Amino acid sequence: MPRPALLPPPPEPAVRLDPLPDMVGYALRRAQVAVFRTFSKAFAEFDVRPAQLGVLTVVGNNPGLKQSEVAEALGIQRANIVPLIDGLAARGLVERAKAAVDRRSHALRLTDAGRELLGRLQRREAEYESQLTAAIGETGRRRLLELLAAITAACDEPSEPA
Amino acid sequence: MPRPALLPPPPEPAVRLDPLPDMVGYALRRAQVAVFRTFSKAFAEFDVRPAQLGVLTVVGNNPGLKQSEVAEALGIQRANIVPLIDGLAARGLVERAKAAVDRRSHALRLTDAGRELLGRLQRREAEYESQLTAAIGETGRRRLLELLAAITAACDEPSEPA
DNA sequence: TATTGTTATACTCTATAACTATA
DNA sequence: TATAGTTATAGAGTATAACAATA
Repeated sequence: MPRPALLPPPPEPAVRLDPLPDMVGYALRRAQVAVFRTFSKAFAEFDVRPAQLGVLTVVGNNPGLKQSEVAEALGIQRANIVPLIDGLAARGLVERAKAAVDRRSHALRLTDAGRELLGRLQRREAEYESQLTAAIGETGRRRLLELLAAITAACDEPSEPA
Repeated sequence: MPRPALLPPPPEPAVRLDPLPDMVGYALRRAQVAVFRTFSKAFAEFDVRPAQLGVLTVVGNNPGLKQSEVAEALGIQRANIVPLIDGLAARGLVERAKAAVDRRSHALRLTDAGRELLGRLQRREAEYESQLTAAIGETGRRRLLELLAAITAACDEPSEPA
């Protein structure tokens, strides 16, 4: 302990991060990691990850959708949604309907168990959002959603400006 | 083409995503994926990923810092920063100083090449941010950074409210 | 020819445990 | 005993290529 006692709390040289905290990409990454961690805690009892909640939500809203349509709606590669749906199907939450007009595709539906779980997830989700609202206010939360949507749309444009 | 001509653009049944677009976690993920993709394009000529820019920035700002200090400042596990610095050192951008007071640790510094590259990266970075500003305005960008920082701080608190 | 689901593969990021050498 | 760097490993997300069945 090279510092004499009685001094105020250690000043901590403080690592200089500039200009990282002023970069949208950096701030987004830090926020996403933090939110995903708390999200995982909030949904730990359900053993459901964010991507799985996304699939359950879209299938619940749009029964009969094809896998590739669900993937596109969520911005996931159609190759990557296969193990995701495998997991949900193995847990009896989602069904790949056998018959279909186009026999290449799978019409997806929630099972009764899937619908029941989705209901509980959405209630928990509402609680989780209100916890975030406690941090930035409902006005701040709405504004954040707007700004994120605008950034996403700008980057996803065919001739993306960024 | 089962649809007669002359009709307005195809209505597209439109997949219902609600309430996903109103969830901060979902909006964050979509925004981060979109921003990282355009970021990668903007920095493609430098072959530098976001995490690498973070390390170069922190080492440039704080020469002599230990690996574990850089990792903590960036929110990276100290085990995961090893290959990151390996890569930067192999390219001659960062040096692990041989000698030190504590011979367990590595004092990190940028090489001349690293400093030169970091300068170019930061100029490109400023351009990139101004492209994002074109999408949401400078006021929107500042507000977005504030909101993201508030969310991050709230989630990272020991007794995180979310 | 094109599309759907699928498999295989690769790379990045994140996380944990355990080792080593120093302290 | 504690810490810094390291190694190994595992899991999730993302991405591309290619194949079989079907259209």
